Amino acid sequence: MTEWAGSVAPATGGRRRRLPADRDETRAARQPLERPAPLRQAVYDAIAEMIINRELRPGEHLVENELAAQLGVSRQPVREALQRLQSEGWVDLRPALGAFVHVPTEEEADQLLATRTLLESESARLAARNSTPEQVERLRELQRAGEKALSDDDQAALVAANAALHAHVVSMSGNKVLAELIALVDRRVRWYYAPIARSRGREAWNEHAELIEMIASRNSRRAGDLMRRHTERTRESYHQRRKEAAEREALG
Amino acid sequence: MTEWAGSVAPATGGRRRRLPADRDETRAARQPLERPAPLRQAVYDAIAEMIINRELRPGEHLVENELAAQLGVSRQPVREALQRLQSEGWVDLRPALGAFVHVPTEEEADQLLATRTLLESESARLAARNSTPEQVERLRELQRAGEKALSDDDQAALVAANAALHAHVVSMSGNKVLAELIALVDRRVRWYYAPIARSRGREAWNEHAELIEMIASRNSRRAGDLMRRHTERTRESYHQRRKEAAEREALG
DNA sequence: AGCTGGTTTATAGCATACAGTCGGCGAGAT
DNA sequence: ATCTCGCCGACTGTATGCTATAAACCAGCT
Repeated sequence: MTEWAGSVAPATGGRRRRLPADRDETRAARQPLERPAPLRQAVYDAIAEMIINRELRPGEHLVENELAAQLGVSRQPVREALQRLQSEGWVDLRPALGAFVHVPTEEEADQLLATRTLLESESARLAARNSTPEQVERLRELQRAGEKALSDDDQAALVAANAALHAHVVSMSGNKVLAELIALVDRRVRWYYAPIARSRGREAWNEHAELIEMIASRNSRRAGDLMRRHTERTRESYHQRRKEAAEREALG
Repeated sequence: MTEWAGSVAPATGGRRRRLPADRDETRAARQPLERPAPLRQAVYDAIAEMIINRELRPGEHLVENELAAQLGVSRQPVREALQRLQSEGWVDLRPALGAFVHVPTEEEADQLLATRTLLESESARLAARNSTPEQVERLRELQRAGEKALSDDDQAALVAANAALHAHVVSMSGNKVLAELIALVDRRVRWYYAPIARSRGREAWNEHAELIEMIASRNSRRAGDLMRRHTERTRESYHQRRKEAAEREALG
């Protein structure tokens, strides 16, 4: 290994990318400029999806070579994707053993749901504080989409509308950090929830309607409370269905 | 590229690691068994530390080769560490350009602090619900350590005691998911906060003392409220000091 | 002088190669 | 037969090599 002192500038002699701060801002501010996403991104998405819809089951050992071959890439992008998957709670990386799909526990599910309640109710509270008519109109649109899916008994559309509605409330909160955390938690909640439950249906959408009215009238306190109760009921429903599933299995 | 259909078992023919679930649990349950941490972990820690204490400044371009050489490893572990650093908000990875130290903004700092308030107050509330005398005693110990550091005017010890106290409250909450999120947020808060402020000192520790009493008496509601106010004041102090710093800069 | 195009080169992304480690299996001992 | 020890293969962890790309440079033009 070369023996540079830690602090010595490595004297690459070459040119070095300018810092973003150095950018000449007098030019037309160039937008983020869509660059081709690296392979590892696609790999990440692919693996996450496989985990979510149970093609890869909890506890399963993810062998890098297999994933690489399956996806038609080398091990490198796979390993990088696994890093991200770990820090987002999808897999556990055990030194020298490799990656294992995270095994959900009852305890963790409950804590995720509790945390979700906290985060979502705060986002509703913030959303109500400065809601604009346009934003509220968008919420009502999503509500109508949900109602329609409900009467059509279209589960997929129902789930989509539900996610979109919650996501819009979150974005209305204006707090991006909060939004990030919610995205993280919600995705895992859905993973836990998926195998045992359909969405709560009619009841949930009545609660949505109420919530939207509170947001529209900028009643932040009640909006927050409603969202808390709404997500609490989801949590109860989770435990209920979970218990039923356990009983079915016991009989089974 | 080999042409397996996606779903076909790749028929490695070889043996495959047993799933953790398969383990023979009749034998003495083996503890996690400390394995040597991979290099990437050390690399992650090293880079994170450099970012936190400003050896790597916001916006700076992290060149993989340089980091690898500096740390005496190859590029591979560096790349993997950068993946994790990205998903935890320390660096931004731009396709084909590489890693740049995340540039903190005023807005983000405020949102981080607001989110921290939410999470910490919830953890205090939960901690108070089922506090045991032993846990409370530990809190009092940490409080005494803080008071001592205060009278000794020992900044480092003060910061350490403060972190330890908050961490213990979080662990008392019993919600690991919440704890994870707090760890994530707090670490970034400290990063933003560090360059412009020392801890609030005497005032903060008085608030701690009050909080501990509420936790001891299992008054979850007031414990939560106190923590909220406590972190809110930290937030105000942040903005105050930030403004002062900006003014100094304008003059200087 | 300032813009504009091609050229150069540092550097990220990906693939491949190598080495160390862990777990299972079987041969030999008891 | 059961237990122990060492071998063996699979797999991870790490290093290195190759390629594509994007930014800085520079020459020539306006």
